[in-house]
Amino acid sequence: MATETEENYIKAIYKITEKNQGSANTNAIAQHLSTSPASVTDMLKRLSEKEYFHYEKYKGVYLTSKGIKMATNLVRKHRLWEVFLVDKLGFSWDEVHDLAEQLEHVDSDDLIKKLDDYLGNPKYDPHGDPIPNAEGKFTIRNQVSLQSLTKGEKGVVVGVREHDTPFLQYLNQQGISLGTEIKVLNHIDFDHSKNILIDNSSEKVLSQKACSNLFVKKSSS
Amino acid sequence: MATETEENYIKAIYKITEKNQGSANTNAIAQHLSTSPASVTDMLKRLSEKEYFHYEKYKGVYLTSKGIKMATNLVRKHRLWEVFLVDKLGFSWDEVHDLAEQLEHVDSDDLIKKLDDYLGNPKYDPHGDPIPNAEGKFTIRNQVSLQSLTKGEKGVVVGVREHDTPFLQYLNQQGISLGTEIKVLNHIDFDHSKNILIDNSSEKVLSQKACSNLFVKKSSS
DNA sequence: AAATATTTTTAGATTAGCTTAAAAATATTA
DNA sequence: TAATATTTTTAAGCTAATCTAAAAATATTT
Repeated sequence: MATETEENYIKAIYKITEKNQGSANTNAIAQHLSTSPASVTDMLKRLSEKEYFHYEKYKGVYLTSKGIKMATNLVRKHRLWEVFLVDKLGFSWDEVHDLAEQLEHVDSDDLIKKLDDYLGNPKYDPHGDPIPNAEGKFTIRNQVSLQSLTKGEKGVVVGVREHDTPFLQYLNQQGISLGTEIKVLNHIDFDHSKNILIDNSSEKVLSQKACSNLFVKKSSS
Repeated sequence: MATETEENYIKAIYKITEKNQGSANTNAIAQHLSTSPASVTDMLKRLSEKEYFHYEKYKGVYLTSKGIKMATNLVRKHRLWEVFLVDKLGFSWDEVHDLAEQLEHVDSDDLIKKLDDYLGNPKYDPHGDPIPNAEGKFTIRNQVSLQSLTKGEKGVVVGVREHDTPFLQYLNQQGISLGTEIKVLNHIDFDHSKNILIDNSSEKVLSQKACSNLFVKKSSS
């Protein structure tokens, strides 16, 4: 069994390589884990012997299939716990990350299987992120950034790109959550903000940044 | 925040002092935690500075109120998670101990509060052990060992003294669980075993050892 | 290509928690 | 009480994970 620290390294490498065309460098890992680059080098040397990833000095690392399997399993556990916390315990979507970060390290395949069934085998977590299945496969979905919708077009919110707490809380305030229907009333060229209609009732203005962080499923307009 | 190891030491000391008139010695702690007496001495020296217990060389330790608070909170968390695993996820009472042992270290008062509410503020865990409230208070119950029932007397199973897996699985086989009604048909003097009637339907023989490990609430016979 | 900046690694130390072996203290028995 | 047994502590050392400071390698700029 891997230690919690080891699991966190693998997950960090996975997250970074997701964005970074397949490889993660020392500094990025250090930043992601709030530790020093020296510690990371140290850890990479020791961990690479366990075959979770390939490591070449000064060249960064990339995960092996063993490492990917471990990482997706952690993602799976994290997201299932998030569903539990929101759907069953009544937490809000902006409160669950740190808790899931702890819970994901609990080690029991049986537990995860039972939890998954109990939650109704959800395919997406409370932020709209896909939950990989036991084999590590993600369910892909038809989605676009809200930014790409033009005047008159409509969509249903299905996810958020970044899910830092302030952004989620801002969405709460605006009355936007998963399932919210958004119609683009107007696009302001000047600053790329948008005038939108939320659930056919209230008008709001969303900045370019907010729009680019919202994923929607286009619906017929 | 205390580390997981620290929490395990405090809990071990608590469990031992519960049986051992208020103090725990080095060997007992070592055995309880499957570690060496030398490690325990080492740890006691370091931990006693954090005021969880009083430690005097060669004299063993006893918990301070700060330590007792921490221990009962761990017991609370452990037992609430056990209720969750059995009531919600469908685990059997003989499968939940090790999992709860992991889950009890998850750190969040808010989580425990919400979990408690979600479970309906249970007062007892799946083994019939009382769940301390947030202030560390246990709900006491009228109970006696099955051993003390005499011929003709009846009782309802409300708990088990030891809950090692083999014993619980044995009870499963015998069709005995919390809530089972037991009537003593006969007491065999020779080996102190008992002839019992389970839920008014099936007759069984229970050894002295089994009887002494079962708690019942006496009912009118 | 040389100079500068950035990134990564090495070196040397620290802390928590553990180990074994030996020494010291306490408890038990003859 | 002396001898023996048990318990506890000390001593020395290990591993995982971290740190800072310095050195080495790589990347960027002039």
